[in-house]
Amino acid sequence: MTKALSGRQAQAARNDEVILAAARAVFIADPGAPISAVAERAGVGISALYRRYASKEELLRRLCSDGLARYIEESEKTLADNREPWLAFGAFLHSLVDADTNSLTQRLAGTFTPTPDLWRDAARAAELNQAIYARTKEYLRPGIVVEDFGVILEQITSIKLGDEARTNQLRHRYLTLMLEAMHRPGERPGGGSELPGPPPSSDELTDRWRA
Amino acid sequence: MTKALSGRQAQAARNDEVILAAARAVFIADPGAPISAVAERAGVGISALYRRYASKEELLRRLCSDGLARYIEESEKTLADNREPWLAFGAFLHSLVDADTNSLTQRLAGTFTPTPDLWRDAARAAELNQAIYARTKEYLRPGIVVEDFGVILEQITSIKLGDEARTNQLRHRYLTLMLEAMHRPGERPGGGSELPGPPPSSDELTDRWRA
DNA sequence: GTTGGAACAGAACATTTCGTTCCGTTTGAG
DNA sequence: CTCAAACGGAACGAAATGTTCTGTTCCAAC
Repeated sequence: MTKALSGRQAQAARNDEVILAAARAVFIADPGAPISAVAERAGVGISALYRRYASKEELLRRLCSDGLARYIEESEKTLADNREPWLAFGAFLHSLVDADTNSLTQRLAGTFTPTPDLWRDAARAAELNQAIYARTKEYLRPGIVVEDFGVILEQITSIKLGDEARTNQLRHRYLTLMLEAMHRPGERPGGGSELPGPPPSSDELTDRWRA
Repeated sequence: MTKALSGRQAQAARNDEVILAAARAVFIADPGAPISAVAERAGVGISALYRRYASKEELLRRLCSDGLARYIEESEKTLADNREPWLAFGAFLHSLVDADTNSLTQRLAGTFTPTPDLWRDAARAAELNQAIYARTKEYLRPGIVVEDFGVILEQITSIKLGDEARTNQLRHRYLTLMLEAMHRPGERPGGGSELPGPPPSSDELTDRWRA
């Protein structure tokens, strides 16, 4: 289909990626989708899936792991970004919306049992997140905590309207709004009222990986 | 159990409300929940459900209808609110978060076929929504359209963390943030950057009632 | 006290969904 | 030509779930 890497092994190599891409698309659209939907979308039979992954769980773990890796990658890229911190922070969140890492990590959590590797990656991600928070803190509105990031991203990525492109567009729209709300207000008088209730805690967030 | 309205008919009358309350709680927590979960939560048998509703769909329609009614009620209350429009608007959205009307209307849509009555109520709700928008427009940040309300509420109510009380608390937290972002910025220099992409349209929203 | 029927609990049933296995076929390398 | 990797998709079995059905309870009218 794509190129002339002749041979059955070439097709297999191509299928590796085709299947992963299909799985990403399908499970992002519907985390509870059946595995047959992945095969259909990839244009392969079911056995092509089971040749690569021993079970549905294993496929989901792979997707989650890839998502986490992507998240970590974007985080490191952000920490290496020498532009103004607030600008870099905004670009960071927008890139996470584009990559839709939340749908691959948080939303898939609970549908499978995490491996130690996953826990390690998650810890690493939290670490980087904290570093970004520390660097951005002085620009953030007082009262915003690092745990807010995840919850806000989750809200944003809960939006689903129209096709994929339109959904993405709208997510950026509301992220833009949210980013302004997260920014430390200037000396304007009315801005920055007290946020009600305690902020989300780290424990509350990680608890969902067990449910 | 509760009071001394003796007789089997009294129990039946009480069950009417118990069942509805249970159904609300169950389907808000999980729109795809089995009907047996409702019976369990209500502490009744399954036949107590089927005595009142001919099918699961009918129960869902009832919940949706009640949710819409509640939405309309809050809208009218808001239009009759003589306080400063922005204050009334904020109270409006907060009350909708408390009532969780979105989970009963939007999120249940698509799981059943709407009746003409439902369409009428939905049209009425949209009308009132428009009236509230008109009254609040001058306080809103330019670029915000009436269709934003629904999408924003949907984001907010997508939050689910901890028990019901905690979830509600966090929803109000992020609604507070969002409300500030929706407010027309003062004369501050940096505020109010352009929102990317076209806003959600009315058609996009109603299309989901058919899917 | 008797009894008819409304109301109910929950087992039983039929259907659907879905993960997984299995069998027969294709295909390309040696 | 041959063999096995790779594959397509039907088949299978388990689980979930909407609905129906059976037997039981309990109030109210006579």
